[in-house]
Order: sequence, then C-alpha cells, then structure tokens
Amino acid sequence: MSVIRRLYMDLYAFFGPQGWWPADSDFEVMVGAVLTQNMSWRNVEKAISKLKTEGLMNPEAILETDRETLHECIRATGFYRQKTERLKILSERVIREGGVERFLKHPDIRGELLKVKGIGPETADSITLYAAGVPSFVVDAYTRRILERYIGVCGGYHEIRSFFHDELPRDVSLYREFHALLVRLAKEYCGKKPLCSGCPVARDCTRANRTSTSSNGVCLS
DNA sequence: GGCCAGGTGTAAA
DNA sequence: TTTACACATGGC
Repeated sequence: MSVIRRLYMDLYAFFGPQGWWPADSDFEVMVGAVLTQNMSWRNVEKAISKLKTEGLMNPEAILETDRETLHECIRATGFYRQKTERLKILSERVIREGGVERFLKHPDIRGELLKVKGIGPETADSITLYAAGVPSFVVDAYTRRILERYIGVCGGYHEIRSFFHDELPRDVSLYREFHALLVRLAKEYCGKKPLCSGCPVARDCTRANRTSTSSNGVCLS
C-alpha cells in the first residue's frame, strides 16, 4: 500500500469522518473559499455570519450592495477591499452564467473558475471539490505542511495536486475527507512546533524528522 | 509586540 | 520563468 493511502487510512481511523465543507449552500462555499485566502477560518466564520445576518449570502445581493457595507461585513478576514472586489466579480460571473447551480455544472468548472480574477488554483479547487462535487484535490498550506513534514514530499501546486491524483482513485468523498483530515491533523498536531505529542501518525513524523526534506526528501518538481 | 493565518495578482529581475 | 511585494485584520 502506498504511503499516501496509509496516511489517509490512519487519519480516518483516528479522527473519523469530517463532513466538510462547513456551509449551508454552494454559494456559501464559494464565498468562504475567497474569504479564507490567507486567513484563518475563525475570522472567516465571523464574516460569513455577518453576511448572512445582513441577508447578503447570495450573488445578487453581493453585486448590488455598496462596497462600504461589504467592507464592514468582511473586514475581519483581512484584505477586505480586494476580497470585496473578488466577491463582486465572482457574483457577476455566477449571475451571467444563469445562477450558482447552473454555473457549477459547467463541464470544466475548474477551468472556468481559474479565469475569474481573484480565484487562483487553491480557491478554484476548493469550490470545484466542495461546491461542484468534482474530484479535484485541494492543496493548501496545511496539505503542503503535512506532505512535507510527514512524508518528505515538496513541490509546486500542480505537482502536489498530481501526486494525490496519481496515488488515489478519483472520488469526491475521498478527496473531501482526506483534505479535511489533513487540515485537522495540521491544526491539532502540526503547528510551528517541531512535533507533535500524541500525533496519530507519529511513525511518519519520526521518519520525516530524521530526513531533511531539502536533501533527502522527495521533491516532485 | 511580533508572528501567523486554509492566496492571488502584478511588476521587476 | 522566478521572485518580491502589496493587500489588512484579528488571535495568540
């Protein structure tokens, strides 16, 4: 069995199913994916809550509402001027395509998302996987950290994503759970501290700590 | 008080 | 093609 499949099985056995993405609608997934760019989910939750309270969690409202109001709602997520523009651009595109569900059914939804200004590969993959339900692995800072530290693999976004795609069957539920489990592991056991008391995959931690990623680890690119 | 957080676009080298 | 930098707030 490959090390990556083993990691998934160990994490699933330890943490159980995560049931991601935490959202009440596909549009909320899209908004959350933009707002969490370089920002902790804790702060994103506040912004999402405010948007809902103000009745703004839909593309029409985002597009019509004045920027100052949106700034106030999402200020806690940082880069709030940029993110306001990104939400407006995304909302405009969604409406132009005939609504959220219709847009998400585009045969190349990931490619379409990447054309939208302000949506890079990670945001596109988050929306593709969790809103559109198309298996596209999300490579975020947690994924990179775990892969590098526990398995000794590093590389660019595309290389790491391909690594998961090559090693795993194309399955939406599997990709969702695996990504969520990586985040869970990173948050609870793999912060800036070297390691990792009680880590459920301590075997791999030990191995990764012995080998320098730069000299002995696997570099995909 | 300083570092960090589930990135992305742009411009310069 | 790669690297540096701006974007900005809140938690610990």
